[in-house]
Amino acid sequence: MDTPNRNQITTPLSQFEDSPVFNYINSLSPIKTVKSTRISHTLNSFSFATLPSIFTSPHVSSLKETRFLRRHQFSDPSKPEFSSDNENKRSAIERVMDVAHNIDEQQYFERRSSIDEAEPIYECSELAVEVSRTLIYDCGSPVCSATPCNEIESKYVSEFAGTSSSGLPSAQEASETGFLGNGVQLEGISMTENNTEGAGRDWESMISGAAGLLVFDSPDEGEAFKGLFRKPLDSGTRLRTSLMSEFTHDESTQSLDQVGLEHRESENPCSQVGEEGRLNVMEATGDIPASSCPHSHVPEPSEQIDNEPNPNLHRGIRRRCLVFEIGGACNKHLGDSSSSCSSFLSQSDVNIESNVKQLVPIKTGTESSRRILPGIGLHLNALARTSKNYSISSHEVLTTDQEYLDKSPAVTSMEMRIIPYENGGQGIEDTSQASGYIANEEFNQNSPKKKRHVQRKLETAGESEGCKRCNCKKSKCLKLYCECFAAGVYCVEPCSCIDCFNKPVHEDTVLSTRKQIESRNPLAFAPKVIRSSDSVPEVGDESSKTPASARHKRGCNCKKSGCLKKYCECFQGGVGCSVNCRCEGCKNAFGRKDGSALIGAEAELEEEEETEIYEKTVVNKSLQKNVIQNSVEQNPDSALPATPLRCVRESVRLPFSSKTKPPRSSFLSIGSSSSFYGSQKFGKPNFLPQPKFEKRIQAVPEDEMPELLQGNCSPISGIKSASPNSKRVSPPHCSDFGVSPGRRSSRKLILRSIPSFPSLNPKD
DNA sequence: GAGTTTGAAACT
DNA sequence: CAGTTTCAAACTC
Repeated sequence: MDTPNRNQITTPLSQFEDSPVFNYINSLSPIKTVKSTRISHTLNSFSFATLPSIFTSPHVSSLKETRFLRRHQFSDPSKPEFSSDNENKRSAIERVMDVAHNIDEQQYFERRSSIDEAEPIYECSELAVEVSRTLIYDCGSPVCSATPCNEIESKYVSEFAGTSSSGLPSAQEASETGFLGNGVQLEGISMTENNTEGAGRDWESMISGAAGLLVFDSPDEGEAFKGLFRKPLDSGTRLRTSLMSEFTHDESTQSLDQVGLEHRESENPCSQVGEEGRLNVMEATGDIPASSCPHSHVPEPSEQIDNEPNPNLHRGIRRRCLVFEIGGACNKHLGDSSSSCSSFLSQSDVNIESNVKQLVPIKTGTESSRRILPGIGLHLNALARTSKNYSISSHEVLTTDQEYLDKSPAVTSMEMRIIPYENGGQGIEDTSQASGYIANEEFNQNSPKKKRHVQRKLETAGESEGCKRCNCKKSKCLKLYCECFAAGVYCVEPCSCIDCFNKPVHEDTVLSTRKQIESRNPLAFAPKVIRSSDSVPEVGDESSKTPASARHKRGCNCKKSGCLKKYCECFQGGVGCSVNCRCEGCKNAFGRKDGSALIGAEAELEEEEETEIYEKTVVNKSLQKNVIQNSVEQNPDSALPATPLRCVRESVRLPFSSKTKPPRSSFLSIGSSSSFYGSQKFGKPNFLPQPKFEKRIQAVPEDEMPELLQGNCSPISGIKSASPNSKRVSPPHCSDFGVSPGRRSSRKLILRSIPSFPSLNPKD
């Protein structure tokens, strides 16, 4: 099972450090142990390095990260001691890691496999979580991660508190390790602290210090990281991916199996719950990584095994999803009673048992989502997922026990939809999350009323934010008619579709169909609204008014709606009509195709008129109360709406009525969308319809890029920029984008992103 | 909630 | 590529 190295690593670090052998090793190892500092660097570099990968393909990155995460978690179980001597452990770990550097990746992998056997369960889920978290936290957006996370953590922690000692070694380890960067670590830490002190504080501090967050607990981890990172950096995404896939595959399978066993073994449901909770927290936080699969834990194992063409990629996601759901459920349950949690846990553990349903769908969903949507689709998925996650999370919370069980499948799907990165996203998401959490808390506390209330919140926030729901009857949700499919996400329970094939179970079908459509139109799944870099005027700049700043990729063809209703994609996307539009009688409030931008008094007059019309039509419905002006503000970041990591800033809610499905665009608004609108001051921000999230993705202007990177989000921000969305934005073939002169800049952006653009092939 | 309108997507 | 059909969202009642 354990390789010699492994064993060493496993041994308590504290002892290790002191041991002469350890010292000797240190002296021998070419790499000098640098403690915390070095580690932090590693992490940073890691994150940065990962960024590109992320851009390339979300999957890959996630996988890598996942792997990473797993690693440290693994170490945990074997080392209860760590908790006591965190610092010592770290140092020891670091040392070990240094030593580990020497080890080849292959070795690492081998170990990994062996370790995996020994290691239990959490890896996948945790990894996924970590990844997502990492992204989120990295983002640095305090907002997103901090608050929600804290709350969530606290909840989870509280839940865990009782069980954590036995059940969640990994979590403890993580906490001990001090893996701030990763969601897992954070969770673990928070949890741990909570148990003892109060998780929230550390969490915050950690977040603030995000840079140094990543610390590997176990030597193995370090190795793992090294291996992972090295390869990616050196070889490139592909290599990573392949490696990842391999690893994940093997490991995942093992881990899954183990997980199931462990869960069963562990009588403490809580322990699982704790982990799940973590995941949930992450998701809720907005980390979510993508895939948050609802039931990640239990189902995954079986699912992965079954599905598995690419277990790796989805693994993390799946688990997340699973975890998330579970966690959510657990949370509720916990709130209600410990027993409930246990039930959840049992479910998750057993996956197989009652959850089989969930598992299957989830698993597929997760994987499929990733696989299927590796390219553009993924971005959408991510976005959708994110939003969905939130919504889902809220759902879960709301749903609570019974509902949860019933919904579990749905939840799963939803989670699957959601992508972790999105969290990063922004205000909206955050909001949703926050709401979700709140809801959860309320829930936990109790009354059905609260639940309802929460649900409403969730619906409002979650749906509006991101969840898509379709109502397809004949397309089987395998055509672009289907919003879910078009968005690159699986259909979820809330969908009212009939004969839906857009589910994880039909992953192959979905992928093949997707490829088919993409072969026909490479940009089919790309955002429909493109924002040209030049257009990115500063906020307040009048140029922003010019509709040209953001345009619909292909333009609309409206004849009767006057481009004043959501029938019009341009209007729906919150952009003005452009030359590309073939609309008749265009009155698009965001900009008419002819002059597009209304200028001067005339423009004002027209705007007023339009505004009135708009208000009559849309505004009334949507409840002007949610004015979105703020949302409109464009931040360069907004340009990256799609980027998952992006910190959620201001969640802006578009005026759309709550009834109306929340356009996925909500995400956009979250992240980047704001930039859109903001740049274009249509003077009627209130009107702005929520653009469909996906549609909004734009190329990020070069200028903006720096900000992104710098942005609150430090490394993460960068990642965000790499977000799937951006990828989507950059289609392999930019021909479409090049249409208007104004788009040059966008084109540049696209080109940039292109490299990262994930290949359609999921396995890539 | 059912029915209508609308325009994108798909098909020919 | 244009015209037609299909489809599901958006909208209305």
